[in-house]
Amino acid sequence: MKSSRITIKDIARIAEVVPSTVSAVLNGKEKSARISSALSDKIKKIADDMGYQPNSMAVSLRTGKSRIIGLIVENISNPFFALLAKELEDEIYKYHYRILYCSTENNDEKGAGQIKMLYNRQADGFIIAPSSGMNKSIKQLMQTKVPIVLIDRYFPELEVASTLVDNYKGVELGMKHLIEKGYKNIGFISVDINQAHMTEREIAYRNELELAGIKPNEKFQLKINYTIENKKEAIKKFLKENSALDAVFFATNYLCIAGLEAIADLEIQIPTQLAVICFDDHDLFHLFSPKITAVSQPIAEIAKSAVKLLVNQFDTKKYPVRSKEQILLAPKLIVRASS
Amino acid sequence: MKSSRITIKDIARIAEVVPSTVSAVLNGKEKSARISSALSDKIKKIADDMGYQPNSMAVSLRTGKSRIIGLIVENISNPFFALLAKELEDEIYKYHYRILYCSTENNDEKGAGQIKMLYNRQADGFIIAPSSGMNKSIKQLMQTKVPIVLIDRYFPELEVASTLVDNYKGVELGMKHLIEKGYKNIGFISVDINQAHMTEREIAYRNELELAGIKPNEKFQLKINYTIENKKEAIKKFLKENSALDAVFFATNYLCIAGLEAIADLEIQIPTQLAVICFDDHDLFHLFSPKITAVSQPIAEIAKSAVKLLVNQFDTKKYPVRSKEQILLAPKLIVRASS
DNA sequence: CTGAAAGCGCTTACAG
DNA sequence: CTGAAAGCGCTTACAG
Repeated sequence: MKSSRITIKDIARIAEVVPSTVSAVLNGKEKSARISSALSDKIKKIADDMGYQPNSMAVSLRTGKSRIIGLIVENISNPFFALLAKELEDEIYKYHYRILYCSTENNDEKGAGQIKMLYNRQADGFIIAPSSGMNKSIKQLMQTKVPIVLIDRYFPELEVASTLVDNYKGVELGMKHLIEKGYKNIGFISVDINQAHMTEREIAYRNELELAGIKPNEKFQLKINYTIENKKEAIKKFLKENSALDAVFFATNYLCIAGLEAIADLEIQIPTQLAVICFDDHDLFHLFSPKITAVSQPIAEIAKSAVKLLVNQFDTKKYPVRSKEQILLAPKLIVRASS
Repeated sequence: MKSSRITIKDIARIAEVVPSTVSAVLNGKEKSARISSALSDKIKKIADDMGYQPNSMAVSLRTGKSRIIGLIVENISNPFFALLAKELEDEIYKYHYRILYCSTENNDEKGAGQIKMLYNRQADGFIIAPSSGMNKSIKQLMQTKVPIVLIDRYFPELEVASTLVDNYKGVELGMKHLIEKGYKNIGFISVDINQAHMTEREIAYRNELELAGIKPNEKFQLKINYTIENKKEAIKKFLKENSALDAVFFATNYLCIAGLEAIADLEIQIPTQLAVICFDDHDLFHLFSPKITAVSQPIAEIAKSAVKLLVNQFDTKKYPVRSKEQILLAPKLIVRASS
């Protein structure tokens, strides 16, 4: 790596050919450009010796492809998204793409700005876990024909590819488990948004209660706003007011974290005094909270199928053709021995 | 956002001016280009109405600046790096930069390739938590004069800016705590690499033992290779062979995770049968393992100071001037009530 | 087989 | 005050 960059012009000068010949050789087009293998080898050797590295910006400008994928998630530090980011990195690398990530923090305007930014940067594709109001900005983005895959969350009204975990099924598994175990007063703590992945979980909760012949009690449900500072206190208040609860279902992982803190503060014993189930959990939960039951999302599978859905759109001969395929992966119920 | 992109040419045509005028206006150079405010307003309005978005690739090619920062870490899904990634995202955004991340998995060649890739992509700066053998590729990178900041790990022989946590201090704090509490047979489990951040922790362990008048016992130290598949089994074996241990110090978080699994398997009680201290921990550890003592790294501060060291190098009038500044942050010992 | 030229979308001297 | 031109580093028709 030299201080001043080597360009194909430099190589061309030394090899005494014209830059386009260098370009053809370095792009493996010797055959179609019918360049002698002697010359081709000479050029390759010079490029190698000089430590030539192509300028991706120039390539992108010329070809219109950046080989960058925009990843937009709620928060990259959330273990679920962090694990997903790693799996996506590995998976997308196989296709020679790289990821530029953004955290929306569930802020629709922030997300819209990030879409715009990534589009300006000529992102070749988008993988988005959208916040609840991003349907508008995603709809706009769809008009550009750029490949998009939604993950984790989706909008039923948008015809766009998505990889989801069966949210309904996940809560159903968890609820059936609790009910089988004889729990009757089951609370449900979810995020206060009107977004399909969350409402599906809520509907499953209510349906499963009714299937078990238990009338849902409005008081046993708590919806917490993402932006609320002190989630722990909200949950503490809820638990105190509903001492009849014998089990609680957290619809997402960060609420469960806050909830476990609240439970610790209140010195409630898990699972003897209160059974706990958490959706959206991950390895660390399994390790550190052997007493809570988990609805686990198959993160590696999510990444694999999201990338597949994305590159399918690249491959299409009649590119760009929007894929509308939806992949629904099965969640897994993880019951620890002690619960 | 339209399907076909709007360029300054389009705007120029409609405004009946030449593209350079549009460029000047849109870059806030009306003053120096002495363009009438009437014309300037007209151009701005047209750009707005047409939804003009500049092509970052073209800007980058022309200006030589990509506004991309390359982030290279061991593993983006490691909670320490995931939290760092979020803090860096927020911090660097203030300067209108974006992050392209890469996980080395402690593989030097992989890391070298990632440096090369990011350099090709014209990254304006690098934030790197290097693996042990990356000193060569970083030395090469330094020759290009591109701003670099090392985080978490460094190479004493390289004159490059870095933000570190005082590793020695961290282990010292933990060891003094254990010794005060009366523990005598303290084990130390670290990563089998010859890298400053790790060796400093190890030296602190041995020094603190000696300071306390305890002769270090070679058998009480375990070094585990990063690539080893089954770290849990290695730790189980170590713990079984050293039943005399009354405390164990994990030099890094993923070893502690494996260790806690091993400890659970062996049905050893923390802290009554074995006290546990973990370096490099994070919020989740605090939450789920109230019984282990933590040496905690100030992640937000690390991000802030790394970004500061980086942008300082951008700001330099005599750019590029390599900063050699090293910031050493203090770790914190977190002792939970129950330990 | 090989080379000259155009152009991707910008910005930046420079000319008038 | 405003416009014409060059050029960032590539790739891609096209001409011979």
